[in-house]
Amino acid sequence: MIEPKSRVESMLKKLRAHQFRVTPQRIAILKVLVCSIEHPTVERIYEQVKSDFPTTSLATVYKTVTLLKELNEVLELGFPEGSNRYDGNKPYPHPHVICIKCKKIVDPDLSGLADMTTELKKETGFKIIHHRLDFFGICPSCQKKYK
Amino acid sequence: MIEPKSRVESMLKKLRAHQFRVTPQRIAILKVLVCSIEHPTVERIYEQVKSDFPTTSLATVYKTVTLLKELNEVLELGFPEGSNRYDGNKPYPHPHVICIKCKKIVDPDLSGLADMTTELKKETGFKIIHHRLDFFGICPSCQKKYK
DNA sequence: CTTCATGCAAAACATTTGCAGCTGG
DNA sequence: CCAGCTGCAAATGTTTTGCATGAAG
Repeated sequence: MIEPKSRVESMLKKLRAHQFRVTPQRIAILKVLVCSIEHPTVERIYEQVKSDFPTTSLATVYKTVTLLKELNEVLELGFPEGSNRYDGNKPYPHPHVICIKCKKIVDPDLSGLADMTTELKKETGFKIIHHRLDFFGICPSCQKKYK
Repeated sequence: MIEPKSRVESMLKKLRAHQFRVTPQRIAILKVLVCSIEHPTVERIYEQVKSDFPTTSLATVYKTVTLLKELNEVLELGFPEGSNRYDGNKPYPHPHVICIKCKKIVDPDLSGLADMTTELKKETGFKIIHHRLDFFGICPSCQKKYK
C-alpha cells in the first residue's frame, strides 16, 4: 500500500517543479484522486471536491486532471462510451479488470507485458511508448445479482 | 490471408439468419469493411461507400456498423479522443499497435493472452468475456519524419 | 403489403474553450 | 503586481435518435 500522504506530496512537488500554482482547488482534487480506490470519473471527483469546497467548477476538475495526466501523475482510462476514469495511485500503464454491469474497475496482479514490447519492436519497427490492457467481464457480486 | 469474398458472405449469412434485411447500402458498407486493412473510421467508410452509392447517409453507416458489431462480425476499437475504428476481418479481440502521430493501426503477431484470463479468473473471481490490448508508439515512417 | 431500413435534422453527452475577474507567489 | 487559475457559459465533435418516406421480402 502506498502512503496517501507521499503521493499527494509528490504531486504537489511536481506542480511546483513546473511552476504551476498550488491552489486550494487543486489540492482538493488531488487528494480525492489519491484517496480513491475506485478509479473515479471527473464527475465523481467533482462531487467529492464540492462537498468541502462548494464553489469548485467542473471545468477546473477537467483542467486539473488533464494537467496531472500530462505530468504523469495520474493515469487516464478513456472510454468512448461513458466517462473516463482516473487513477492517481498508479500513474503508469497497468492492466485493469472492468465489470460490464456495475462498471467497477479493479487492478489485478499480472505480469509478463514488458517482454511483449521488445518482441513488438522487433516485429513492427514501432517505438513503443505505452500500452493499455483491459479485461471486460462480470464481477463476483454482479454474477450473483444477475443469475 | 482470409478470402474477402467469404467474409462478405459470412456477414450476409449472419444478417439473413437474424432476419435483418440485405440492402444495397449494407452490402456496400460491409464490402468496405472487409476490403479495408486500415481499420477505418465511420467517416472513412462513409466516404468510400458514397463514391459508388452517393445517397447513403452517415447515420446509416453508424447503424450498420453497430449492427454488425452486435452480430460479432466487426470488431470496434473505441477511442475517447477521436473517432472509433473498425475491423471487419478479424472480428474478435486481438492486440493492436497504434501510431500516436499518424493514427495508423496494425495487427502484430502476438500470443500469450489466453493463459492470462484463467489466471485472472482465479485471482479476481470475474467471469472474463473479452479484452482489449493496445500498444501506442511511433511507427517507422513517423520516426523518420519527426527525427 | 407489412415491416424494417434509410436519410435528414435535431438531440445527446462528455469534454474543451473563451473570457472576465480573482489570486497565488 | 501580474501571470496563471477559476468559474461560467458557449462551443465542439462524435454518435444516437425521432420521424416521415421508401424499399425488402
